[in-house]
Amino acid sequence: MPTANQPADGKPAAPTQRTRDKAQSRTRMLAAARRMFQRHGFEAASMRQIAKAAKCTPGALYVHFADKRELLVAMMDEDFALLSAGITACASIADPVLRLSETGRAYVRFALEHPQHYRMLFMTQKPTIEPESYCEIKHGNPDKDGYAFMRETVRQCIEQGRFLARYRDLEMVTQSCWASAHGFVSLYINYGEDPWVEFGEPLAGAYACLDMHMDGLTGGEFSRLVSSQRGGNP
Amino acid sequence: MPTANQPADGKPAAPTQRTRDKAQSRTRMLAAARRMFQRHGFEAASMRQIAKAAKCTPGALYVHFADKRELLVAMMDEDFALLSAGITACASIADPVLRLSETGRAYVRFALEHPQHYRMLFMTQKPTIEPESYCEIKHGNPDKDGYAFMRETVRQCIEQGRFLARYRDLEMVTQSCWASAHGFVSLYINYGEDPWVEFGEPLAGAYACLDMHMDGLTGGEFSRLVSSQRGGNP
DNA sequence: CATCTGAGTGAACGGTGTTCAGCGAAAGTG
DNA sequence: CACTTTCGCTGAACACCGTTCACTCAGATG
Repeated sequence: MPTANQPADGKPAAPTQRTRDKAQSRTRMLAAARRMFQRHGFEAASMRQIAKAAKCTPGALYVHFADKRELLVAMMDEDFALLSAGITACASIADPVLRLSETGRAYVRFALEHPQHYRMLFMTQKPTIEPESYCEIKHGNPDKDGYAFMRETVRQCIEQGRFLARYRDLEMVTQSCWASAHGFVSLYINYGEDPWVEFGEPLAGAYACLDMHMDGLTGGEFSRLVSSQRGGNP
Repeated sequence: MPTANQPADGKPAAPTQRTRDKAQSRTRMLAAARRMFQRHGFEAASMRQIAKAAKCTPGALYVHFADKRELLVAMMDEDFALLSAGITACASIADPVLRLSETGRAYVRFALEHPQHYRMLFMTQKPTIEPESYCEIKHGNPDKDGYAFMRETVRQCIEQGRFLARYRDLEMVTQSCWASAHGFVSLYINYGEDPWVEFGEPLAGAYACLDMHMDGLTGGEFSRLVSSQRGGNP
C-alpha cells in the first residue's frame, strides 16, 4: 500500500505540499522544545507550553513524537553530533595519552554546554533495559561508540606502557577515565546553582580533574608530556 | 501561648497521647516517602502514593511537611547524618593526605552500600533548596557537614604543601576530590547492571579512581606514602 | 463537665502527559 | 473536473499530579 511519502519501490517521492508542511511543523516543534527544555529543564517544561511555543495544540506533538521523552531524544540526537564531532576530531591525535586527555576535554565541554542533554543521557535512572529498542537499532548507540573509542585509546596506552604498571585492567581504567570526566560535570550540573557549594569556573575545574586523573594514571608523565609539548612547540 | 508540646518555659512537656501519635505518623510518613523516593525517584513518586503507603490521605502529609520538597529534605537529613558519621570517623587520622584518602573511601563505601540512598542524595535533580530551609547548623561545621570536613582536610594539605603547587584553589581542589569519589560510584549505580559496560568489582574501581586522583594531586607522593606506611607498619 | 485544639479527611482547583473521534484540506484517481 | 482517500491537526476528554481548605471529631485543657 504505497503512500505519497514512502512508495513501495523505496525511491524518494517528490515532496508534496503536505510533506513539506509536516517537516516544517516538526522542525518548529523541535525548536520550541529545545527552547523550553533548555530554559526550564525536562520535567518543568510541559507539552502544553511547548505546543503553545510551537503554535499548535498538544495533540499535534504526538503526530510527530510518540511521547515527551522521544521529543527530547530527537532533540538530543541533533546535538549529539557535536560530541561525535569533538571525539572524532581527537582521533587524529597520534599520541594515545594526549588523545585520551583531549577526548575527556571534548566530553566535559559537551556536558557543560548541554547540561540538560547530559543529564538525560548520563544522570537519569534508566527505566528499563530494552536491548532491541535502545542499543542496536538506534543507528548505533552513541554512548557505546564513545565508550568503545575511549577503551581503544586506553588499550593503546596500556600496550605502549604509558600507564603505571598497576593500571593494566582495560575495563577498569576506561571506566576510571569516564568517571574522571563524569564526576565533576555531573556534580556541577546538579549543584552549580546551589549556594551550598561555591563552584568556580566549571570548565577549569573539570579540566583539572581530568589532568589529575591522567597524572595519576601515568605517574606524572602526562603533565611532563604536555609541558614538553608546549615548550617544544611554542 | 503555651501548648502541650512546647510550654512557654521551654521545659519538655510530658508526651501526651496526641504528641506521641503525631510523632508516630511523621515517622510512618517519612518511611513511606523514603520507600517511594528510592523506588521511583523524586518526580515519579507521588504524594498520593506516599500517602497510601503511609495509610493516610494526601492532605495529612501537609500537616507534617510544607510540601513535597520538604518531605525530601527531611528524608535527606537522615541519610546525610549516616554519611557524615562515616566521613567524620576519619577525623582521628593525623596525616591530612591519608585522612583525605580515607574520607573518600568512606564516601564511596556509603554510596556502594546504600546505592538507592546515594542516588536520592547526589544523583537526582532536586528542586532548589534555599539555605534557610536547610539545617544551618550543619552547614560549614566540619563535625556535621561532610563537605566542610573534606574542605578542612584539603586546606591542611595545601597549607602543609602536600599538593602540587598548581593545586592551590581550596574550593576547586575540594570539589575535585568530591568528583573523584562521585564519578565512578554514580556511573556504577546507573550502569552497573547495564550489559554494554562490563563493570568489575565496584569497590576496587572506586578506590582506584580515588588513588589516581590523590596521586595526581600530590605528584605521586600519596602512593609513596601509602607504601611506606604499609612497609613501616606491616 | 464544657471548651478548645489540631491531626486528619475528602472534595475541590488548576495543572500535567496522553488519547481519540472527527474535521477539512491536500493528494490520489477516474 | 468530480469523487474518494489520506492524514495532520483540533478540541474535548481521561487519569493522574501537587496543593488547598472547610470541616470533623478524638483527645487535651480548665
